[in-house]
Amino acid sequence: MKRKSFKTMSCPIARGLDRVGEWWSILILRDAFAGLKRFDEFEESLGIAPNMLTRRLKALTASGLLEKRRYSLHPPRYEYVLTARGRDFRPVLTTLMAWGNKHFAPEGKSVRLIHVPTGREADPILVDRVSGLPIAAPEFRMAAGPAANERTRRRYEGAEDAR
Amino acid sequence: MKRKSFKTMSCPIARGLDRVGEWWSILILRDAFAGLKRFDEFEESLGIAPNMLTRRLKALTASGLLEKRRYSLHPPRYEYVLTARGRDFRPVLTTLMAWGNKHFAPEGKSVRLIHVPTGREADPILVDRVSGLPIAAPEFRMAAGPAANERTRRRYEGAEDAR
DNA sequence: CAGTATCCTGTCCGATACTG
DNA sequence: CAGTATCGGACAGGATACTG
Repeated sequence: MKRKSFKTMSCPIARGLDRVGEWWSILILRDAFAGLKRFDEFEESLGIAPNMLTRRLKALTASGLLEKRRYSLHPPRYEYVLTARGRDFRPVLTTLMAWGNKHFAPEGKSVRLIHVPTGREADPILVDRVSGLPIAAPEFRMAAGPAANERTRRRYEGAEDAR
Repeated sequence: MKRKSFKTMSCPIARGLDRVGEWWSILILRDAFAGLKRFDEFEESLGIAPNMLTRRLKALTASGLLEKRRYSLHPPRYEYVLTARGRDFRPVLTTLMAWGNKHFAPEGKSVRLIHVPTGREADPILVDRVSGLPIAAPEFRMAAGPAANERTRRRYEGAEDAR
C-alpha cells in the first residue's frame, strides 16, 4: 500500500486498519464468523477471484486473524478458522453491520443480529464494562494514552471533542 | 475500486465498507471525532497529500458522512463537520480502537477511551439495548433478514456460527 | 477440491508545483 | 488558507488458464 509504516503509527485504529484495511479482508472475516471455512466456500460466497482470495487469506493468516489447519490427510485438505485475535474482531463487524443497516438499507435489512434463544432481533449498543454506562459523547471521549507519540498527543489535546 | 457494484451488494457490512473502505477515510473520521474541522488540520494530523485529502473529503461528503460548511465569508473559509450519519459511525471506531489496543499495542496504549466526569478509562462492550445482555456468540448471531438476496441467505443458513 | 501462474487494468496514494 | 493540477509508482483486484 505504500502508506506510513507500521512503526510510525502510534494509533490503534491505524494499526488495526493495517491488518484489515483491504476491502476483501473484512468480508472474509464476516464469512468466517458465518461459519465458512473452506477455500471454495469463501470463493463462492464472495464471488472473489481465486488469486485474490489466496492473497487475502495469506495476509490474514500472517496477521494472526486466521489459522490454516489441515483437516484431512489424504487428500490433503485445509480450512481457515478464526483465532482468538480474529474472534475479537467480531464487535467491529457487529457495529459496522448496525451502521450499514441504519443508513444504507433503503429496502430493509438484509442481515440482522438475532438473539438465538428467543429468536428476537437485537439492537447492539456500547456500554462501559465496569460502570454499565452507555458510551456516548461527550461523557466518553478518546484521549492520548501513555504510549502516544507527539502527533497523536496533539490530535487529542487541543480541540474539544466533536459531539 | 472496480468491485461488485453497490446494487448487487445486499450485505450491510459491504455497503458500509463501500463508504469508508479506503484507508484514509476512517482515519479522517477519527480526526473529525477528535474535533478537527479544517483542511489544514486534517492535512497536518494525517500527513496526507493534499490531493488525496481533497478526494477523500469529497467522497465522504458525497456519502453524507461529512458536511462542508462555510464558516467565513471573506475570506471564504470552509470546515468539514460530521453529519448524523457520520456521528453514528463512532461505535465502529470505538470497537476498532479497542481491538487495536488489545492486539497491536506492544508498548502500551496510545489512545484510550475516557469517562470524562471521573477521568477513568472505559472498557467498551456490546450489549443488547432492550435485554441488556452482552452480545456474544453463540447466544447472538447474524442471520439473513427480509431484504437478503440469494447469496446472503445461503451464507447464513447452512453453516453453524463460528464461536 | 484447493489452490498457483500470468497478464492486465484501475486507482489509491505520494510528491511536487502552483493558485485565488 | 484551502485547495487544484500533473506525474508516476505500487498494488489491489479481475479474468483466465492450468495443476496435484
